[in-house]
Amino acid sequence: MKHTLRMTHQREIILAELRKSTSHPTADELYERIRKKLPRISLATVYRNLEILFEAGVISKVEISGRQKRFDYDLEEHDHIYCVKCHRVDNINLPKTQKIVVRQKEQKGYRISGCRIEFYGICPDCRKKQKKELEGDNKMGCSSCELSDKQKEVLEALAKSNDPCGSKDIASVTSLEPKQISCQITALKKKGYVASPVRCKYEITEEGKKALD
Amino acid sequence: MKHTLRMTHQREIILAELRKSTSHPTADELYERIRKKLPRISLATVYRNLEILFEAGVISKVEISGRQKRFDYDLEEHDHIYCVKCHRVDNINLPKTQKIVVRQKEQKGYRISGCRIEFYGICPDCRKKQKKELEGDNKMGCSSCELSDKQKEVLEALAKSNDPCGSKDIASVTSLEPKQISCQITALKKKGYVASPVRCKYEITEEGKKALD
DNA sequence: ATGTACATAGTAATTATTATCAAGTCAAGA
DNA sequence: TCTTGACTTGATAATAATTACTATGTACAT
Ligand SMILES: [Mn+2]
Ligand SMILES: [Mn+2]
Ligand SMILES: [Zn+2]
Ligand SMILES: [Zn+2]
Repeated sequence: MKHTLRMTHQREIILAELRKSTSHPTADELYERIRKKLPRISLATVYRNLEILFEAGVISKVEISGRQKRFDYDLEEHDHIYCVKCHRVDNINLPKTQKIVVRQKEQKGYRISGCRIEFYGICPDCRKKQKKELEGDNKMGCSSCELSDKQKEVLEALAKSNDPCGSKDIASVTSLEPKQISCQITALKKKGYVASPVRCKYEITEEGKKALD
Repeated sequence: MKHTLRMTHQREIILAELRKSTSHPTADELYERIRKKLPRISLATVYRNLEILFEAGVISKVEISGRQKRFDYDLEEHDHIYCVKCHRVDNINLPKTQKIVVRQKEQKGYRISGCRIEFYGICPDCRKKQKKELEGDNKMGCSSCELSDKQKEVLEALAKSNDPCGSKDIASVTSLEPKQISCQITALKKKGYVASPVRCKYEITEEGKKALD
C-alpha cells in the first residue's frame, strides 16, 4: 500500500521537536512550539504526522487514561506516572521484581497483545500548590470563569449589602424573579464568589469582589 | 459542602441498571437502556449522576486509555482487559504473584495514590470475525461511509465504462476538473470502491457497485 | 406547610480528534 | 522534458464525548 514515507520539512520539524521534549507532549502542545518555527503549519498536519510516524514505528504513543493522547520519542518499553491535577506525565522506573510478565497469552478467549501499567498521583508542583492553599486557607474556586449577566447582577447586589442576605433580599433589589436567585447563587458559590455564613444567608467573598472589577 | 445525597428515582434506576450490567457500560449505553424505563430522562442526567455516584464512592470508573469512560458497579480493586477492535472491556484475574505492590509511596517527587493495569488484545468475537475475513479474502474497506457528491460522480462515471479508465477519461464525462479527479480516486480507493488494475487506470469494484445503489 | 438546597430536562458549548478537499510537491517513467 | 499519479499540506468542517448553563421541578429539614 504505502511505498514511501517522504521526509518533508514539516515532518522533520515535528520529529525534532518531539526528540527535544522529555515531557510527553500532546499534539497541540507540540503545535504551539512548532508554530514558532513554521508559523503556517496546520494543527491537522501535526495530528496527521504524529499518527503516521506512530504507525511507521518511529515514535510511540502514550495513551493515559481517558484524556489527550501524548507522544514519546522513546521507543523502549517503559511505564508512566501522571498527575491527576495537572495531567503532566513522567516516566517511572519499576524495579524488575515488579514487572509484569505476560506469560499467559490468552485469558477469557482474548488473544492478549500487551499490557499497560500506569501510576497516578500528585506531582511535585501540585503538591507545593496544595500546601500553599492549605496555609493561606485560600479555597479559590477551581473554575474562575466569566460571570453571566444574571450572576453579575446578583453579585453586585450582594456587594452593596453589608450584611448577609437571603434570596428575598436579593430579589427585591434585582430584576430577577425569586425563583431564579438560587440557581445563580449556586453557580456563584461554585466559583467561590459567594459564601454562606449561616444557612440561607449569603455574602460576597473577597474573590467575588475582585471578580467584579 | 455537600450534605445529603438524595436518592431520586432517576438515580435509583441508573444504579440498578449498572448493577445488572457485567459489561462495564458507557454513559450512553446506560442511557439507551434506561430510556426504556424512563423515556424522559436526559443524557446529561446519566452523565451527572454517574459522576456524582463515583465521587461518593458508590460505583467505580474504568478509564481505558483514550476512549469513552466506562462504569463498574464492582468496587473491589481489580484489573481489566479491552479489545482494541470493538472496545469491549472485561475483568481479568491476575495471579497474585503478578500483582504489583505499590510499596514505594513516592517516586520523582510524586505522591503516588494508585496504579492501573490494563491488558489489551482481541476479544473472542473479533477473533472469529478476523478468521472469516481471512477465509473469504474479503478486504472490505474499514470505513464504508457515505459518498460525497464528487465521489459519487466519479464512481458513476467508472460504473458506465467497461474498461479501466485514466483520469482524463473520467474528467471528460464529469463536471470535475482533471486536478480534482485524483483526490476523489484516492478517497474511493481507501473505501475499497475503486481498484487500479494497472498503473494510472481505474475501475469500479463490486463493493463500489453496491455502494451506488 | 414552607423555604431552601439539591436535581432534572433540554440544550448550548467545549474539547479533542478525524475527515474532507483543493491545491502543492515530488519522483518515476513515457 | 512532460505527464501522471502518489503523497502531502493548510484550511476548515464534521464528529464524538463530555461538560456547562439555566429555567423549572422536587425532596426534606425545620
Ligand atoms: Mn516515556
Ligand atoms: Mn470490572
Ligand atoms: Zn501536577
Ligand atoms: Zn472485540
